[in-house]
Amino acid sequence: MPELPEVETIRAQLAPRLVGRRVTGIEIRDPLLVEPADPARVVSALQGRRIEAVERRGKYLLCALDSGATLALHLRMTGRLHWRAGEPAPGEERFLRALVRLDDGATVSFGDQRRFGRMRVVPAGTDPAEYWAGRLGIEPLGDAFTARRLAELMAGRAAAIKTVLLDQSLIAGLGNMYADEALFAARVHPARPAGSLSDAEYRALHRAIRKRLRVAIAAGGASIDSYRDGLGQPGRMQELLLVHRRAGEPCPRCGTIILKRTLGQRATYWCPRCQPDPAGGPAHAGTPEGTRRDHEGVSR
DNA sequence: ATTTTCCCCTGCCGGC
DNA sequence: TGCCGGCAGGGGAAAA
Repeated sequence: MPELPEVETIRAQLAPRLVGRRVTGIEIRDPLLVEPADPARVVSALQGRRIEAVERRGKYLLCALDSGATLALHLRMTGRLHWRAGEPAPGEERFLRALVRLDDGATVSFGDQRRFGRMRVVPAGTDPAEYWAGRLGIEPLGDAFTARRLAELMAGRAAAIKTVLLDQSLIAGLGNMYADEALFAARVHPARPAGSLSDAEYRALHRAIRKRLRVAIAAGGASIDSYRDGLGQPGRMQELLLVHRRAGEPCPRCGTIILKRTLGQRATYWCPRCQPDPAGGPAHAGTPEGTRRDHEGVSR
């Protein structure tokens, strides 16, 4: 699923191809895609406009227009953006929701199998991310995100650290996959109360978050399910994942079998030896209950 | 104020 | 072969 590294990969590919181009046409094929539900408004806001910048905030992609307005997109679960030098071949895009045409003959398609993705036009003079999301947290790769800041954000929270890492109003851009990866790299059990880590653990987690995100960006994102980059190509990060979607496989660090459980409505993967649960009972292999159905370790 | 639960969507996959 | 339940998870709203 597109998280920060996947959106950043797409942004980096689209920016040089879109900036300076003018929109010559836009087709909204799925009214559900636009918010508020008024496709005509999106069309009129885009038609004839020149794209001045393509940026990212959290998991949002932001296209600044010469009108001062911004086209904001969120891919959610299965959204894809695909730039092509020309028109997509008939039938090439199976779940096409929208198509944008540019003045150099290129097109950008928005495909989305599950129709959770959204786009909206943010009026001039408004912070696009704030306008849409209400409040977005700190950029985990920005300079302002320090270990101390992370500790402050987590302070006093009793909810599981994994769940809190997914809260976009605190840190913007982490999703289920990279939360698992960062916690493993930092050797922190995902169910630990968010405010209960030691200073050393917050430092390790801070480092791990940035490291895993950077590795993922360098690898062009993770094509676990339907993710493709801005040119339709799969990423390589799925091969570099440490624990996520690897239940039943050996831990890359110690060889212990990786476990899976549901935490906060989300599948969660961890190594019971590298990430011991201080509060929770037997973190050893052979835990009597709750692990019986955790044997689907088929990925790749 | 924080935390938890439910819901939105649809393709895919394993089981029967 | 085909139907069916379960699963995937970002995010927002509602409930606790």
